[in-house]
Amino acid sequence: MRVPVPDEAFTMEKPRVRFAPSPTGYLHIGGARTALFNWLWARKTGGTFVLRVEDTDQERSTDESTRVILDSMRWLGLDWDEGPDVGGPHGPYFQMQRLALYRAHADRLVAEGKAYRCYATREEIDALRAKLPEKKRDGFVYPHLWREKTEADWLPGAPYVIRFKSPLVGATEFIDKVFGAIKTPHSSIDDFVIMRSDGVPLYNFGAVVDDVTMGITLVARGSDHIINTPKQILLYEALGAVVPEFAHLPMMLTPDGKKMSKRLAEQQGIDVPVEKYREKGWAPDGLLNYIARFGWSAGDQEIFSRDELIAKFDWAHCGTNDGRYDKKKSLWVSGEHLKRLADEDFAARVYPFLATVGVTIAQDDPRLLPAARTVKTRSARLLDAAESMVFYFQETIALDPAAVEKFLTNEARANLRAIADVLAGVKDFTEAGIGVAVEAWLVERSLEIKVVAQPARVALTGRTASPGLFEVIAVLGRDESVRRLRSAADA
RNA sequence: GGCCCCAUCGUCUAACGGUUAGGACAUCGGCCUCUCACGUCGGUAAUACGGGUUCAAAUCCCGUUGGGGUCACCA
Repeated sequence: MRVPVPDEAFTMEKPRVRFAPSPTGYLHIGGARTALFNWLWARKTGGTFVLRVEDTDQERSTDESTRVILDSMRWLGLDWDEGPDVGGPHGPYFQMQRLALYRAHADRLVAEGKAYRCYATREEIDALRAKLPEKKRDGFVYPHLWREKTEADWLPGAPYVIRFKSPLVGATEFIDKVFGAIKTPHSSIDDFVIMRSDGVPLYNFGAVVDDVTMGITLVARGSDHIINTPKQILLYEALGAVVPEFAHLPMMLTPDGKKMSKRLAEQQGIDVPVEKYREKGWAPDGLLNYIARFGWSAGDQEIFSRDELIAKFDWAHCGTNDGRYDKKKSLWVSGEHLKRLADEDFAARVYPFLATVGVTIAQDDPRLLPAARTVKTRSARLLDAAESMVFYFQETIALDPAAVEKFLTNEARANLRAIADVLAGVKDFTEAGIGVAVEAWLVERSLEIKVVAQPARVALTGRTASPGLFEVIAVLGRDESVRRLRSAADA
């Protein structure tokens, strides 16, 4: 019997969570998931979602990348309460604008004997490592060259890094909100560098100083950061700060179970940059649904609106095992979201994609809504929907040669002319009215719709798969339908 | 290799010591049907292995195996 616990979301202090991408490319689908879980928690609890740009890797960081990532975040609707553009009381929100802060904290740690200057050069350390027998090189750790030195030993003017003086014995344990207790022996934590010789902090230090000064109460991120957590806890303690809560999320892997690098994933037909999903016509809520449901569940429910996600999200139902991206399921989820859209909304969303498949019509073209309606339940993504719609708007449709060969026989062509004549005389030119008239003609000729449907479909759409025949005719209109039928018959 | 983590259908997951191990995607078959979809009905399909603990183990413990993460003056 489960002991009822008060809903944590409503009994705790308002949490402050954050998403801290480094601007070295695009928004990774896995990063989007991390951002989503943080955002959901903030929105559910009335807490604060902070966006911070970790741009300390000057080699790879670009403004363009920052722009792309922010764009993707906005497209997903993951709005931030503090961060770039919106500002906030704990800014700046770009790490490269906070250098003095890291410097001050690092110097303080040195002054307190909790960190130290290390003048050993990289070459010097590499040489030491190279001297080791092959087998021991993997486990090589910094050999404490400068750990016990004092200010008197400093080399004025020479470059140095600042290393953290990690405890030699004991262990650090923390209770992860997803994984539970995780314990790491200090023997596996070396005197890691916290400040580079150029005065720029390294990830573990910059993140901790920022999380402390930004008042972050819960750090949720991918499980690849579990390994960093003990180091960071040591840093919080050295800084005299309150250690936040941690929640790690299992990894999203490729279909064959590998780390989702862009190259590897794309080989398996999986898109990694969020912008690709936008380009292919995912509804943002559909993508959010798929990645939320990945590693998290709420009973048997599969489809969630954004508001349901916010209402139902919790850490207790986050799983612990890494998962593999399932493209077919992701497409199904996407389709389910499109299916639930009102026809007008769906049509408006498809519209921009028509241009990308070469259809230029006005946004208020009267054919748009009825045409969109016919493909709504047949499309996984908006781009797919647009592709299924092109034949409606083409002056001259391209007839699939194989389809012509198979279906446009002489007998079929005669039928097409006859159907064209029937259509020319239909009074009630609606899907139902057209159906009645054509059925009557079929009865009169003792024909089955089976034998005339495919030829007519090819004539009207150019292809062998399309929405229902009478729907298509109704959308095309009398004149265009008759024209296409006769044109195909005479071709 | 060291350290950390993980292990239920092909895939995402439910299960809080007692269930005929449930759902979804995929797959297979039926229905619907002018094609493709949608919809609908049904089937196949899982507790990695070995030891404990317990009246009872997918569930707790140990080990094995397998997988992932991580070992930078990247993040």
